[in-house]
Amino acid sequence: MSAAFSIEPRAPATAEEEAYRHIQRALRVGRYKSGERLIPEDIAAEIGMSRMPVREAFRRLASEGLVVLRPNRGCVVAGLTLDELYETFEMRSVLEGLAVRLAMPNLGEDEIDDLERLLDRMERAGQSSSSDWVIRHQEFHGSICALSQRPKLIRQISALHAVIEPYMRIWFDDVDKPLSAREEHATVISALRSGDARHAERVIQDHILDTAPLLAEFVTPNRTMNAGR
Amino acid sequence: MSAAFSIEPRAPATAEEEAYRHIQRALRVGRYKSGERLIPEDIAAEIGMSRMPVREAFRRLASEGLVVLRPNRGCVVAGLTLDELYETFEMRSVLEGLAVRLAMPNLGEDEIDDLERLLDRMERAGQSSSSDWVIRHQEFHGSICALSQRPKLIRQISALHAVIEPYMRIWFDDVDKPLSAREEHATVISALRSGDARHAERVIQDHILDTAPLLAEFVTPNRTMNAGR
DNA sequence: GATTGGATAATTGGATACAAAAATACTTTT
DNA sequence: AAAAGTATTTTTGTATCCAATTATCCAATC
Repeated sequence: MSAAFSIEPRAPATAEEEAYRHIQRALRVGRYKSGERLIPEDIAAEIGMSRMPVREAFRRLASEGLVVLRPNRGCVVAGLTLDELYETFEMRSVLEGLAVRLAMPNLGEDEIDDLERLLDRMERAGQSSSSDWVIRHQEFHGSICALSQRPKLIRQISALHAVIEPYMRIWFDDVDKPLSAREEHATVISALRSGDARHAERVIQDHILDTAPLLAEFVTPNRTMNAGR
Repeated sequence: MSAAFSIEPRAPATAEEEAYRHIQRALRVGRYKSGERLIPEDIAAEIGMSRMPVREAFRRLASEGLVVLRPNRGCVVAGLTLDELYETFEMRSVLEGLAVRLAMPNLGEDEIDDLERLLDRMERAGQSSSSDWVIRHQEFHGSICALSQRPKLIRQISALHAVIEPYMRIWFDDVDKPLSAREEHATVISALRSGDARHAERVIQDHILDTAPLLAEFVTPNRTMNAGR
């Protein structure tokens, strides 16, 4: 079973890498909340290293839009405005649309069966913990993207997922809706089964764009705290 | 006249920022060539600072795919394989397509006139230096994207342009073709004038995908030196 | 009572110093 | 003479230190 585009499994070779994963994971899980200030010394102490590798990790995270870095003002967890939330979903829609279109030639019966298994896992996970559901949901989308065999595209989509994941978690925590989610994603699978690449592209685009408004209420109304680097 | 998505004009507030711009510019201009090793101490000495801010700049550049950073092995200028070149253009096509579609409502007669002026400037620049043409070409595409008013999207497209810019330069150096280029881009403008957002989206997608094969011959055949971070 | 000014404390940015890893040159051995 | 192992040099990674910038606190003034 493919691991989709989750975090790479091999052990960190450097302290910077360790810091990067530590912070990324914390953001994923929602341990650091939007707008919160990240103090290098604290994080460094947490992992058992000095500030320097943590600082370097900040740069990478800032490039990916997960934190905001202002000169002499430190590092804060990036929050999305409403506009930015929609923008992120617009980008996801075309990029994942592309991924689906390119994945089509590599999509056989076996792959579709795998996706259906993932869908089941997603639903089961949704009954217990919202965290698990979000992870499985990522895995589902990631598995489709992985079939495109486009490393840069996959990486980019993964970065967008990382940005919206905290909001997905809050949304799912609010009320559980594994049933409607299942139907939504089942639609995607049957589009894949049709064999029509352009049609499947449109379907996943619509699926993604439909998701955005659901999360809208969990976002700072607008222009409160911008993330533009 | 809008400055498109060129480098932000304000002075660098930190040494890291200065190093980042210095290296980015050098890569743009082709002063550091693909596969070349970037020695932190040399660059630091060039700008007059220590290795540390340069290292941090490396992280950001690596996130954007401009350099490759391997643990204990230093920093080398990223080169695209043929697959990666096509992949980059595929991503550009959908992202710029999205930008054009979203720009449509903000596109009046004045904006189209501006674009036509940019097209003239591009052609004139093409007669003198290939460097200037590439810059103007960026400006043209950037101006369209800017009208979408989507900061993250614009930034992302800009990053993709930065990756392919060196190849554009080499290609244009090889033989001058400002004439065919003019026709290509004029087609885009008339699509914008049609007012049909989806049609304009398709036209720019096609325009971008048509460009990729032209640059193909200036790229390391394949799998020689990968850039996946 | 609110606001401005200044002193002090906390935090960030950058340079230097040190340790660890990799690359290189040099033997030594077969 | 080729290959392998070893020592030396170079380079990278991290920690510590110092300077510069920003935030906080308190008093003075309006």
